Amino acid sequence: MEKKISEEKNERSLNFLEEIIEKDLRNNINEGRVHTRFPPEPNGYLHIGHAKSICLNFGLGKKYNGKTNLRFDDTNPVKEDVEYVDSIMEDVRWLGFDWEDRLFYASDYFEQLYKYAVILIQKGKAYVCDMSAEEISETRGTPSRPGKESPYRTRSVEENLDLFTRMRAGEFPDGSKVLRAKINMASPNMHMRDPVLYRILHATHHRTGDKWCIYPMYDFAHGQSDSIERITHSICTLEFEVHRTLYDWLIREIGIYAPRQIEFARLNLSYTVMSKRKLLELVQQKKVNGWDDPRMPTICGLRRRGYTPESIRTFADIIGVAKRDNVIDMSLLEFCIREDLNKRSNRIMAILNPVKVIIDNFPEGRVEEMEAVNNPEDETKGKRHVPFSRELFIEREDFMEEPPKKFFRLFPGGEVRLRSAYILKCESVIKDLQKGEISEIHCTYDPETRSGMPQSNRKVKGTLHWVSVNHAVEAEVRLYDRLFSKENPDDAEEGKDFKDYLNPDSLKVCKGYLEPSVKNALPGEKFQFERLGYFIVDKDSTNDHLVFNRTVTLKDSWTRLEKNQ
RNA sequence: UGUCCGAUGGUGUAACUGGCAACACGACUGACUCUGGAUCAGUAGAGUCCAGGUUCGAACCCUGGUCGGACAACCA
Repeated sequence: MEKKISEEKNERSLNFLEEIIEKDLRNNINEGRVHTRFPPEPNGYLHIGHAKSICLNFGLGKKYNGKTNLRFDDTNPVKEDVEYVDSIMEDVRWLGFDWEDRLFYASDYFEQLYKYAVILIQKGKAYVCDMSAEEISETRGTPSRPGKESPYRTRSVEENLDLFTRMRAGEFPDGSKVLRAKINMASPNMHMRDPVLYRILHATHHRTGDKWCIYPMYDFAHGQSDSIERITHSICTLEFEVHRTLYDWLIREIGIYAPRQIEFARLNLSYTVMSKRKLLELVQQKKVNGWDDPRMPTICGLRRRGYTPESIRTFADIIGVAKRDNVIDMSLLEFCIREDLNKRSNRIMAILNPVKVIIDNFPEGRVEEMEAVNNPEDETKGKRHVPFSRELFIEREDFMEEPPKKFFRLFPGGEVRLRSAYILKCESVIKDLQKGEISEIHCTYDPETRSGMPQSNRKVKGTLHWVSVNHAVEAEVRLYDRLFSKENPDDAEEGKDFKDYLNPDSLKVCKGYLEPSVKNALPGEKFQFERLGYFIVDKDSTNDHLVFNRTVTLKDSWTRLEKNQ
């Protein structure tokens, strides 16, 4: 009994969407049905903000034993493309969600939508307007000043019907006429000031081809599409809150099923931008290398960066949902991927900034195979062999001639553990006077301290990773960091814009020396480079030119300590 | 000088719907460690935008402010 109580306490409390849904369920609003949808426009790539929405919609569907549709809101042929349709489906699937046989397109409903428009005209609730876009805009008024009624507002039902039919038939050029709802030009809600319902667009649609030359506006398609699909809960972002009045009006006037729209605050992430327009700008101006550049917050970018679907789902779960504006710390996303990869990725050793160590008392030409644990978090991942020889690379940062306090790494006279190998002592240093840097570190090793041997338990402060010089596999390593150096790049100073805050160090390419076990690693494979971070084999990688992307560094309490000193 | 929405540690989300503010990330200690990782233990940090009111009792309810956001595309 006590246990049950504590279990109940541990249960996560409901978010406001779940609360609304459960209330509707209790009141038997939709005969117990829960049906959601994810409705992207195929005009760009999905990003982490969409991932939040996808997880929300599909998650809710699953939680309440309901269904979730994938519907493309493809009402604007000039901006949309099958390229985006394909990438969106790939991304949703990759995230781990399944719309089963419920793949829909707003364009599937064009005929039905047209009939709805005719109903409105017949009821005297819509009219054909001949004003230009500029005139319509000028007469709309401002949020605090009412608009002016269109001179075409009083056309007869017959004339409107005739004109609308001819619009569809292609008798009029683009922009010459629109169909407008007849609501209220003085409404305090701008969206109720006779909004445009249909426009003439002689454009080829990616699905309907040239069948139509009039296309419904989003506002005339979205709500009705939800209605047609009998969506119970239309979950969308905050900016559509003001549109809800219009959707409700349309649905009431047409006389069809009314879904319930609920708005939530979109995701914002620190050190990046999330608007499609801005992401497109980065791509077009080649500030990044395409939509799937690993620095992009796009799903395909994150995938290429090495993020897992699980980590993104965890992230979506952990950030919660509410209606207030929010900026999530990038460090939370990083936490999610570290947590996931720590448990699942195998470890290897790689040196990214090498300095040579020569072990003077290790026989020349001798090679020992060291046994290394693949993943200390998961014994089932087994072990591998790593060749050890007289000449090794270690990281240049792991050696200091004059070490500060608490420096646990190598320094003259000091000892360190070489991971999965021997204890090493630094005897002397050879410097390249021209370059002013160390060229060789001469050491001795203690043969009794090989990992696993009785003497190997000797306490040494630090452990270094290493790679045998003669066995090292070279690779291109792309070190990624946050795309922007400003926490909120959108918040630009006078005369600047978000691009002025791009982090110049967001990508550094270096040559890495890796242990030979990764020689045949395939694109998509993930590893932890011990003490450095998590890395994924990039799609650019080939057999004779390995390429790795750094997903995220390991948590590093040393550089933090160093900074604070 | 419009309409709508929102306001809880640095960040995000909770608070069993009115019962002395919790969880996660982050930060900081320390233990442990053949990854300065992981793990474990712990600390600091908000008195809930402000002012009134209702109530035995308010983060939750009411009133009035303040601040922030959204809305004026033949975009979605």
